This record gives sequence, C-alpha cells and structure tokens, in this order.
Amino acid sequence: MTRAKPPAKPRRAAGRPARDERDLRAHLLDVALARFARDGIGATPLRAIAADAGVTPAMLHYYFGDKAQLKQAVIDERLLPALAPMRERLAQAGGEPAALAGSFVRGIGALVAAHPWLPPLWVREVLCEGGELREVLFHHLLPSLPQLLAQRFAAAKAAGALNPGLDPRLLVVSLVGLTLFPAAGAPIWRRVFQADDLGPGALLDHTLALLEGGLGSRPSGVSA
Amino acid sequence: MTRAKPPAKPRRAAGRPARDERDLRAHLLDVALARFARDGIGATPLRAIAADAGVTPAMLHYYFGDKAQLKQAVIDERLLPALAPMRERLAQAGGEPAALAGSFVRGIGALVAAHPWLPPLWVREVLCEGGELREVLFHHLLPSLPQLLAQRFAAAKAAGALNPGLDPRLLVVSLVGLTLFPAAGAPIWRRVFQADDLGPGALLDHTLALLEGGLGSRPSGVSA
DNA sequence: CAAAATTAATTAAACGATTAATTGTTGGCA
DNA sequence: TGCCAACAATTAATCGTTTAATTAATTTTG
Repeated sequence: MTRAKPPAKPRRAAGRPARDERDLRAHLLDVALARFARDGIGATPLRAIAADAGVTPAMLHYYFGDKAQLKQAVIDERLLPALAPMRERLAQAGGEPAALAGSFVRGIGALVAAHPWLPPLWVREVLCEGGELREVLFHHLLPSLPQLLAQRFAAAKAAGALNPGLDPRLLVVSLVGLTLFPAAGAPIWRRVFQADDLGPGALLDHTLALLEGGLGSRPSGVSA
Repeated sequence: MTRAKPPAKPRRAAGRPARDERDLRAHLLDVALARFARDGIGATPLRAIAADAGVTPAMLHYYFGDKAQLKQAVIDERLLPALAPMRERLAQAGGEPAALAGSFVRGIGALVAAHPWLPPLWVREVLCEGGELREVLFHHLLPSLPQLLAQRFAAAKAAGALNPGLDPRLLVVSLVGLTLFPAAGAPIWRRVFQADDLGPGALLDHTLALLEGGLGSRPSGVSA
C-alpha cells in the first residue's frame, strides 16, 4: 500500500492545499484526454501527461492509482458524458429518412464542435483493431444508438420512403463515416488543399448538401 | 558500424541459405506489414514481428538496419506500389460527376479488396495526428491524387454538371470517408448488427447506391 | 496565542520490466 | 579455408510504478 492513500473523495480537513484554485484532478483529466486523443492511449507515457500538466508523474498515481484507472476516469468523466446527448436527439428526430439522417449528421456535428478531441479518439481507439475504448463503448453506446437509428431507417424503408437500394444498417455506417472521417482528417485536408476554409461548419454543411441534393445538378434518377 | 553490413541488395553468392526458398527479406516485410496494420507501427515490438516470422529480432536489424528503416522499406516496397494503380484509374475516368465518383469509389474498393491491410493502416497511421506514415504520403500520394480528383470535380461544377451546393475539394473528402471508414470499421459493424453479410462487396455496392440514388425513394429536389 | 503535532499535496529518486539496438559467436556451404 | 546467414548474450533507453523525503496548510497543545 502507498504511504498516503489516494483520496477517492477529496476530504478537505487539513494538509497542503492544491496549487491551483481549479481542481487539479479535473485538469489532469483534461490534459490526459488531449494526449490520448492526439497520440493514442497506449502510446502516451504518463511522463508526457505529467509534463503537459506541469507536475511529476507521481501525481497521476496519487490521484488515479495506475494508468488503467486513469483511462477509466477519462472514459467515465469525459467521454461518456460527452456522448450522452446523442440519445435524446435521435429519439425526437422525424421519421423521414432525410430528416432522420440530417438530425444524426447535425448531432455528430454538434458533438464534434463541442468536443474536438472526439474524432481522433474515436478513429484511433474505437475504429482500429485493438483500440482501448472498443470494449467499453460496446457496452454503453454501440448496442443502442446504431440499432435504434437502423430500426428507424428500416421502418422508413418498409413505408417506401427510403431508396430501395439502401440497407438500413449500412446507411448508418455510411452516415458515421461521412461525418466522423472528414472531421478527424480535417488537418490533413487543410494541408493537402492548402485551404483554411475547411472548418467543421463547412464540413457539416457540405455533408448535408450531399445527402439532400446528391451529386448531379439535376435530380438524380431523372435523366436528361 | 555493425559487424556484417546489411545487404541492401540480397546478393546470393555464398554462405548459409535462407531457411525458406522464398526470400526471407520479403517474408519479413509481409509479416511486419501485417503487424503494423493490426497494432500500429509504434505499438509493434520488433520481437513480435520476429516471432511471427520465426526468426530472432537480430535478423530484422540485419536486413533492415533499425526500426525506422524497416518502416521505410514497408512503405517503399509495399504501401506505395499498392497505391500506384489509383493514379491511372483516375486519369482515364469519365468527366461526369457520377462516373468520376463511381470510378473513385470502385478504385478504393478494388484497392481494399486486394490489400485488406490498407484501411486500418490508413486510418491509424495517416488519419491520426502523429501517424507515422503521414509525412511520407504527403510527398507521394496526397499532393497529386486528391487535387487531381478535385480539379475534375471543379471542371464538372463549372460546366453545371455538379450539384452547386457541393465543394469539389470537400466532395473528395466525403468520398474517401464514405469508402475507407466503413471498410476499416467492418469488424465493428458486423458485431454491432450481429450480421455476417456486411462484407466488402456489400459495402461497395451500398456506397454506390447511396451516391447514385440519394436517400429518398423519389428523386430528391422534387417534393411530393 | 504561539509552538508543536498532524495531515494533505507535491517532489525527487529509484526499481523492475520491457524494448531497441549492438556485439560476439556458431554453423554450414562453396 | 573463407564467407555469411543465423543466433545468443549484452547494453542502453524508456516506461510504469513505488518509495521516501519535502512543503504548506490546518489542528492541537502548552
């Protein structure tokens, strides 16, 4: 056992005060989250997080125990709360495929705007095999959200309101890719095209335009 | 300097023969590529590659020098050759936006079918900030291919053949996301939807159907 | 009410495990 | 016998973690 037990609940009785008025624990969580999103969880040394936060690595063990518990704290106190609003948004979206897709795309857009660390973290730790967030999210977000959306698309297809060539499940996959991938790769595309006008808002508007209007200038399906 | 100089060109003159009739160097490259794609370059110990190949880690240093040179060899002799055919495909595609997009999407589909390691490697090492393949690809693939495609979309837009709400550059981004993301995440979606019919072929067909037909069963833009 | 004891917060230093990289050596083929 | 692929052993660096010492506030005590 360590000398001073890590205070699961910071009891303010006596002792040296935290350096900042802001809770150091919350600050460490934010710094760790930024590093995890940028470099990946496994590739981030605790030394790097400590250096970014201006403390020694021992502080991370003091507040969180070990690295696994730090990861769990980031998940519980940052990632899952950030993802929560998507459920309600999907529940109250309209039944038309365009409205449903638009609501979902706009929901991801709002999520990304509020939490810029989300796309890289998602891409690296969920999409990649062996990602360290996969198992966790499989028990929180993934069993409900995609299937709920797919069921609503399936209902629209049964009602004849959906393009019959589309699969409700694969449509969900396409929508996620259409929104998360460009957001995660925005720095790359800005550099490739040497353009500064490819911000999150432009990406979101463009995705909606593509979904609503299709590729051609004339309504698709009606040739000439 | 090491004792025996690494044979940049495996000169088969004398000495102990390679264990397999197949060139051991090529075999090591394949094994390293598989591990790099599955676990990431930085997260793959040379020990793991050596164990997979049935040799000692010293052999990797013997053939490639250090880990950076092994990475470079994988890039030069596996990744870049695999990506090369996309150039020719794009050059001889039609000028209509739908034909152009379809050719690009089909090209990525063919690429993924021939090299299953491509999506995870791309997602992890190119898309993620700090990815170890970014700088290399910025000097080979990225300066030419996306801009070529964007220019052809721009020409179509000038001719009035493209949905005016679309940006030629962002359309390229969307197409890449629409194809690479579902391919990279296929294992996840198979598990989420508990379905086995979400193979690469189904993904490709679905993406094409979405691009050509849009969301609704009626031509978009013509309401009621 | 000041000095001592107490306790939380923080730092510095070190340990053990793992990894990349190097070095010395062996064994088989020409 | 000369040469070189292959291997074992070693070295150096890095990472997670632990331990002990230090600092600064609160609480207790004389």
